[in-house]
Amino acid sequence: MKPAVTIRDVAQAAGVSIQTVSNVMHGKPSVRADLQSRVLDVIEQLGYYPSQAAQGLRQRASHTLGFLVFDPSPRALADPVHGEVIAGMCDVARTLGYNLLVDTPLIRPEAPAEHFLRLFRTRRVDAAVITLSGRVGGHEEVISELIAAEILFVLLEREIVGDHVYCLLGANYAGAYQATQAMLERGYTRIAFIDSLQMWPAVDQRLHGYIGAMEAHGLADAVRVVSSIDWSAEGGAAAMRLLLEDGALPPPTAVLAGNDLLAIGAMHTIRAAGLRIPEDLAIIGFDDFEFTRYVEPTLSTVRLPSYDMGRQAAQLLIQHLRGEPATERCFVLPTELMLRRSI
Amino acid sequence: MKPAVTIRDVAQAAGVSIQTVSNVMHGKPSVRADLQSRVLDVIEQLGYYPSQAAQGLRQRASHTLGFLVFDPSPRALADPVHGEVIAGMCDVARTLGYNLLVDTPLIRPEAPAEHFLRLFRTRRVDAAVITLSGRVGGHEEVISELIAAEILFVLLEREIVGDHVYCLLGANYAGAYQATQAMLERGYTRIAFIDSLQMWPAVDQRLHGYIGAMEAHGLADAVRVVSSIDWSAEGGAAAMRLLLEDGALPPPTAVLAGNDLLAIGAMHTIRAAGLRIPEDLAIIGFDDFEFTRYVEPTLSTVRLPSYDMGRQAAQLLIQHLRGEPATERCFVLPTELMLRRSI
DNA sequence: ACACTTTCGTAGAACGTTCTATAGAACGTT
DNA sequence: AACGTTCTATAGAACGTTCTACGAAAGTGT
Repeated sequence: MKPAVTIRDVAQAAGVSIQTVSNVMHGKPSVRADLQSRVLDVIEQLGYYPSQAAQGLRQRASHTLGFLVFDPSPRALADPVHGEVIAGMCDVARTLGYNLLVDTPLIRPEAPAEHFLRLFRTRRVDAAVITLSGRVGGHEEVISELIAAEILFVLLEREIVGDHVYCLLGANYAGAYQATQAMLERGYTRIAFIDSLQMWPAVDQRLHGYIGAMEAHGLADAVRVVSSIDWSAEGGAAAMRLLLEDGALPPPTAVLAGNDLLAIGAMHTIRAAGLRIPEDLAIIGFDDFEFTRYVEPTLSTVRLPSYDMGRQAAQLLIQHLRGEPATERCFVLPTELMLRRSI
Repeated sequence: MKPAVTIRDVAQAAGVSIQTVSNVMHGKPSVRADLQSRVLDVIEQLGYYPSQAAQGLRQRASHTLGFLVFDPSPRALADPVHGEVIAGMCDVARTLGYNLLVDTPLIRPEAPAEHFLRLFRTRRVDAAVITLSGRVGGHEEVISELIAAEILFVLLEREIVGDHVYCLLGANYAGAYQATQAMLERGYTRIAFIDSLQMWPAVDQRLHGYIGAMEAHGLADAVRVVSSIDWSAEGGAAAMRLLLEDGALPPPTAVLAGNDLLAIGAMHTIRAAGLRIPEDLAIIGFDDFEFTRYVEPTLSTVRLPSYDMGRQAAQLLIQHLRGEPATERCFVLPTELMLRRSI
């Protein structure tokens, strides 16, 4: 790396003061046109780029957003949903002059949010999007630690209130309602829901959306919920077996699964039982994982607006940092029912 | 955000000089034990965190690595392979005291690498992993721009040489060789390869690995390659139709696909033709996309060590930054043949 | 012609850290 | 007692920018 060109070099070469160069860089109007173009020429010619560290030190801002996943497992960041959020944040951040830093924590049980807080305290990030993974507990402590630190952040898929906190939710209730309704409109009435015992607020909403739609159609008695032990395909397969082999009740004719993994597991069970999809048993998943487009039959699912969440989160944070906080603190983003062949 | 605690506050409260606090923070041995513990207590009590900007300014280093995807399309970062690399880099970076910044470029045709170079010039990143996407051209110019800038980076899946450049390659040749051999060992001899017209050096290696294995088994005459128009499942389906409907040659009994998307498309064609997998036609893909585990039958594939690539790349860069450059500049990481049900 | 604002530009301090140079002890050696 | 050597701690400069305060020039209204 060559020695860096500083603002001083530019000022000297252009025969103006340092401050004038700074003003030109920031597009301040108080610079005569001829000086401005002369300075710009010198900047271009010398290849001057302002030092991020010096700017950050002086302005007490790093112009960097964080995307932080509260999940210490090694591949946590590789989750496809996170990828979408990252992409959305990055796009918005770039156009608004911000950068994006991603991290997952090193968790000390007595201070779970410490690692994230350090990023704020050292001013590596000005604000962040934080998402809590289902794979690790201690969420309540983390949230209260973060709020107590008076830090600016967006929490995904969790409804909380706080002075410097926004929350962005997928329309899980409405999405499940819509999916259930789509099944009802096609004449299915014995519709079951596959839930998971691993708690996850967003999926709670899905369950209630399903129940709401059933009740709205006078089918409150037909509500049938079975829980998988976790979020895996195996769990979904086992849950589906429970539904098919229940001696007391006839098997459902349609299933709404809490997410796509549960759905794909259920599909295997359905096929193994010699039933056809969707003729004998229709199924809709949740999350729009990539594989839904490639399985046979293609899996209908409720798509969450992860990319848009990333975009909106970045926008909210940057606007807040610029002194224009939004009036709303909590936003619900619409889901999209992706109708494929499994219904 | 509360007013930040500075090193000065700590020094004053502990009754020592600023430099001594700095030495304690960096674990320098030249501090008496009693002073050290007193300073540490004050740091803990006051909640002191050193300013990243001030450190960066003084040390001329941001202690940040970049993961840069040369692909301006909005969802470029959401690619699952990128997610794995990010996760690997993040894990290593964190344990070595570095942070991870991700970005995709805003491309000006006359200076395609400009956006990335700015990240280095402004010292937002000290070094980066750069990966070129197949969806956009101009790679040669970008690479030469980056090298000319004397920047420290790791390039993924591209073999280049340069003073401050490392390259990390998946063992595409060996992986394809191994996959082909696995088919040959099971008695398949009429093995075809589905390539793509969209150039991609890594896949070129896969093609040659396939050819190499065929030749090594005296089957040079049986080599049969058909090219998809792109990397999509539709392209793979079309290519497979060409193989099945070729009047001059009998259809292959096994297929190695340049990647999993081509493979899944081919699988649809195979099934549509009334053939069974793997009884009538075996198939192996490349890349180990998530969906390979959920399609029917599960798709055997060659897994690239993306996560490990991320880890090793971060390690190489940080060691280089610390003044211990590796002797090798180019590393080939082993692939893993994931045998599932499609063979 | 006068004071009065507006426009344009400058010098110097400040941001919070680490690096350089140096000085006082403490220690063993001559 | 004088002399290097090592250990510990300090003061002050430096990193590259932006902010504050102010001065000079130029445009207004009486």
